[in-house]
Amino acid sequence: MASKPPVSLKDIAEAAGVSTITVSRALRGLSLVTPDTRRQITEIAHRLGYVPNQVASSLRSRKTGLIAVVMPTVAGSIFSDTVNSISNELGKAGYQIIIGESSYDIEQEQAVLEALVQRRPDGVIIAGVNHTRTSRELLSAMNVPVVEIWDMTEDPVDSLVGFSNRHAAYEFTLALIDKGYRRFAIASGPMERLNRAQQRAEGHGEALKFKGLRSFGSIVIPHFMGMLSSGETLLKFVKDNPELDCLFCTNELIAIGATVQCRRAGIKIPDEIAIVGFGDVEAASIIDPPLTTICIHGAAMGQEAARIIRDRLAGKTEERKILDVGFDIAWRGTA
Amino acid sequence: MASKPPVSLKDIAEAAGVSTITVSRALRGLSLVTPDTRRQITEIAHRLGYVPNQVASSLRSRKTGLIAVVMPTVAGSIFSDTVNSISNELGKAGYQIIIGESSYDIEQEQAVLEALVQRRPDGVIIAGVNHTRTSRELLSAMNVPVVEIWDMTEDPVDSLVGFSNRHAAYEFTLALIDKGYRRFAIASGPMERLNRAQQRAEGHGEALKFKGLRSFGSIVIPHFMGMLSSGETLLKFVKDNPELDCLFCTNELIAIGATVQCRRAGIKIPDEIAIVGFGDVEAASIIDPPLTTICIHGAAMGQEAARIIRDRLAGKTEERKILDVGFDIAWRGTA
DNA sequence: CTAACTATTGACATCGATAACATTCGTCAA
DNA sequence: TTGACGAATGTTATCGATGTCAATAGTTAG
Repeated sequence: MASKPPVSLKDIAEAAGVSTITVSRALRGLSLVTPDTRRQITEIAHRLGYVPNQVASSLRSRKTGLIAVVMPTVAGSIFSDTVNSISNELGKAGYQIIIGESSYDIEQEQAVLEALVQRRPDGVIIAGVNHTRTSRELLSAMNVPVVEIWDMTEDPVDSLVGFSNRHAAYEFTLALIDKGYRRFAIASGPMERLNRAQQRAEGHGEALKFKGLRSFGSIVIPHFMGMLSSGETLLKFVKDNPELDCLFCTNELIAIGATVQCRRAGIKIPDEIAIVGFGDVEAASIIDPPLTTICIHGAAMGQEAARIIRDRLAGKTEERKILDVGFDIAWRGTA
Repeated sequence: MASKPPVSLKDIAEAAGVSTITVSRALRGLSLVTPDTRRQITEIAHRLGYVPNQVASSLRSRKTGLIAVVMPTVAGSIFSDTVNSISNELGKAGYQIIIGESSYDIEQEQAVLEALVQRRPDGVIIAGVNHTRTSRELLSAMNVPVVEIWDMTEDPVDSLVGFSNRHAAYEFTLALIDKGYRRFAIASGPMERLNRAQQRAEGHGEALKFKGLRSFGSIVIPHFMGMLSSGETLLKFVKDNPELDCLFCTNELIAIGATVQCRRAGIKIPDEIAIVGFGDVEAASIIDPPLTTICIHGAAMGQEAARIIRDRLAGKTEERKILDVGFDIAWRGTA
């Protein structure tokens, strides 16, 4: 464990007989150095095994090359498309992402944000538009581009790339009514989870009301313990409420769980009961029957958000934007 | 966009009439300051909206609080358990992870590593034991704890938490033969993908040989384009080779795809053909029939790796370790 | 009463890079 | 010939914190 002292610009400068700033310029490719000098410096740097210290660079230049990404969770499949496309899009431009998990809780989100901010990210992408007052202040005070995603509002902190959860649920419900379904119950994941599930429920309710229908019940999975486990709860609910003809799930994973468990219990889907989800994760299309659901453009949101950040940091655009990526209905086998 | 200058320790020091170092100590909770002084400093810091600059702190203290995590991909479900458990376990100790994707390629891995190293992470967790020479040198030269995971070898760079892919495939194959299967074909994802798939194939082959059986064919999905798409290719393969009684997939996702597509095509599983996977992602248990597969302890590996890093950084242990987390066979519906 | 000690606080250097400004030198137009 | 100019390089200050060692004040023992 000899642990030789790390090589710095200074060491290279001494070896090359030039000043540190020349080395810095040479290695950054700043076209301010003679090709010959650069070649020599590069060679020495390589020989000494030089590894640039981005920490020092960040401190001085006030650019960390980090983008903070705050999502409710990255554990499941729901947000992973978004995170991946952010990472890919920003990676192209040389940025690294640092992820924080808000666990569907704005207090937790604030805590995460407070930790991330200390690393002085060059930009922030954050899920949702509902934050604590302190979080909003923090985001504004950072003086870096901020993009909220996965939701819609009139007054974002800065830019916004999302869709209206309420509107999607509303339209989806109307379409289901058009298809002939009348006796809906609504199933949700933990309701305290920000207010996206809440908005979906409201959109659903408004559509029912608009069509003069009443709800035939609702059930909440208070603690999400996996798809199959939630599915068992929902199977019981479905059995207990035989009058239902459609289970409207505001959460994709519980919809998948419900479908799998109902099918295993021998319930015919969609003849005995239709089940629909919200989100379209990959697993939705491999179950039997494949899930009819709202297709959220998670990857597109990530990509657009990343682009906005990238362009803002490159000085290309300075305007804040609001972008609605909409949604699609994926009609498959469960409704 | 007024962009006030950021608040630093100095500003607080001036406002409180003390030196910056005292502020630093107070805010770090170093028990070297009078409770009264601390209270006052904390109050002022809060009032000024002070946000500690971890970049500066990292530079001076040579501790970034970052752990680099290098995985083949984080896009799918395969490695996400591992990454999540790493993140959770390290999060408890106040560390943040920065992720790099090697895309199943050791040259790419090296490139990613070279980028990550510049951020001076306090530790590295990296999938696989096969790296370029330069990567290995880089890892050693960093003088931070390194844990390789998801594989097994005699001479890790530093510590290792994994399992033997070869051995798992070997044992699994033997167990399948015990169950009565005799006419195997092997299906793999892209083979250039490091050598884990290769090792699995070898373990499978050795078991066949040991039992005096021959292979009835093999197929490679050269470019993975999703579960269902791979499944179509495998369905065709299965139809073309009606003598097979078991399709041994070295990749979980293609096993799922094959199962789904075969079932949709009306092929009886496992009666007409058995299909097995390798990895046990969550989707494996929701398909019909649920997939019989090797259960890899991805979360356990992540957690153990994170613990090793954490303990090493806390000075608790200094020994390098090799830990084999083994594997389980999950007998479900497809074999 | 003084030495010895502990508890607090401070001064200064430093981590490794880069921004800002300065300098040198050769070239070329006036 | 001179001065303006641009290319290449250098000098110095600085980013914002913390490690190290020094200093001050208050307390206790002898």
